[in-house]
Amino acid sequence: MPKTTFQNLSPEKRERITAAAIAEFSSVPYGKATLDRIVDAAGVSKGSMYQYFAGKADLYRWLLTEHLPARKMAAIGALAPAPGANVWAVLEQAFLAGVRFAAAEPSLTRLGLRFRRDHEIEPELAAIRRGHRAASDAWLQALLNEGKERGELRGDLDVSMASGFLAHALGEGMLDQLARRVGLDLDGFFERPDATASLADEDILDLVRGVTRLFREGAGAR
Amino acid sequence: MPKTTFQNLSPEKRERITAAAIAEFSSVPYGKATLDRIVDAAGVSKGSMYQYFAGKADLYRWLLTEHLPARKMAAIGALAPAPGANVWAVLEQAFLAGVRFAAAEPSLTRLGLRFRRDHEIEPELAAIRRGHRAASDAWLQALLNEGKERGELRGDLDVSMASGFLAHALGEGMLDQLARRVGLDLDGFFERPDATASLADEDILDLVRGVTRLFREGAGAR
DNA sequence: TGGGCATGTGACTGATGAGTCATACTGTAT
DNA sequence: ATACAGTATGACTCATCAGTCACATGCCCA
Repeated sequence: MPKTTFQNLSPEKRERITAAAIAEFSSVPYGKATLDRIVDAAGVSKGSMYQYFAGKADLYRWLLTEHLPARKMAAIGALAPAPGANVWAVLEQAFLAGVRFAAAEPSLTRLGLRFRRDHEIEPELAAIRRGHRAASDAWLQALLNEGKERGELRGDLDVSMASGFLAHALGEGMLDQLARRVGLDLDGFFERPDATASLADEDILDLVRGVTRLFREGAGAR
Repeated sequence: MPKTTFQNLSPEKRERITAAAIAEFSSVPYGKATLDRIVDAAGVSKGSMYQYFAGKADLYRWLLTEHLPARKMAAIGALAPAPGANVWAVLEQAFLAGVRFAAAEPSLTRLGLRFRRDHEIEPELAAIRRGHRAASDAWLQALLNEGKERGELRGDLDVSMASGFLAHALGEGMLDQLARRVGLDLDGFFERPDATASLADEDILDLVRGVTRLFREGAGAR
């Protein structure tokens, strides 16, 4: 985690460093990201960087466990643990929040996506990822279980399986669809940072409803 | 692609090299894989390797576009373009084939998974991945469209969206589930190569049926 | 003014890994 | 035997990066 030196920096400088780090880590995989480039873009010397962070991994970890969650929270609020509302409404909200965040903060979204996907070794980073997964899985399972009790879901639904697939749908699948609608594949998404910006809000809603319906009613004929 | 020198090698030596390359590329991401280790494990000198392949990328590409498909084909046959059978049966077959292959050839499966996920730059490798995606997408869309015509699927199903999610379900989600059943997460899957071997065939069938049903009937109550 | 602590700096070190090259070996044809 | 092509070899070159360190440059207090 950042040293106190970093906290003492002027907000302006801190922001420059943060932005440079996000730009770097969001545009190349962790293994290819270099401190030299970050330092360069931020207009800070390398030695200084080591006054602020213990190293590359430390900076990355801070971004993922502190900075990104904070900004996400600020942008879309916490995912409340289903305050009793209808499962489908909650799901739609969640999807919607995710897609809107992706449209509003493409760099941060790319950063998070990279983290989800990059199969880097650094065991401690893998542990963080496991934590993220476990958290979102727990949230989903709780939601589905509630829905089952309220009779909104099939009584014999395998919640553990369904939550697994929903997680993928929420994470990867959704963005894939988004990207496709904008006319490029996910690889392209990484290359053209702001393509999502061109998606109108009603299109997003449309997509979200389609996905929710698929999960609710299935694809089979009546 | 491999030079003729490689074809001229004794099958035994060729196999040693191939195995070493698969072991390396399946256990670390492309960027971290080293020729030195491969060469070492295969008991071949580095110079020789450059007689066989143009370089690291060439070797990797050969594995993915020639070797892996050939072995997959040998193991499970081509995915016939739905010879007119029921959509659900075809889907189940496809899922099943995928899971069985994963159980039978864990290294090759890991190799393929890594390729799907690693967000490496090498533009030409990205192009190959795009090709793979396009092919499986085309297959799925054809299948779904047929099913729709035969009235097995909802008439108003958005085939493009559904195929996108199915692709994820077939690829990532399925393996995730598999891994979970065996009691480890996907990161673990990469670390414990043969954990899948402990899955009984009936459990696999069970899982496959569950997934198919979820996609068919949805999760909503009647 | 001077002493001392915090902060900044970038040339340097050391490690790693892709790709090269001069040299050596093997076999086959003359 | 000699010549020549094809193949094998591993020490070496060159680039890249994470992390260090000896030396500035401020900045506060006496």
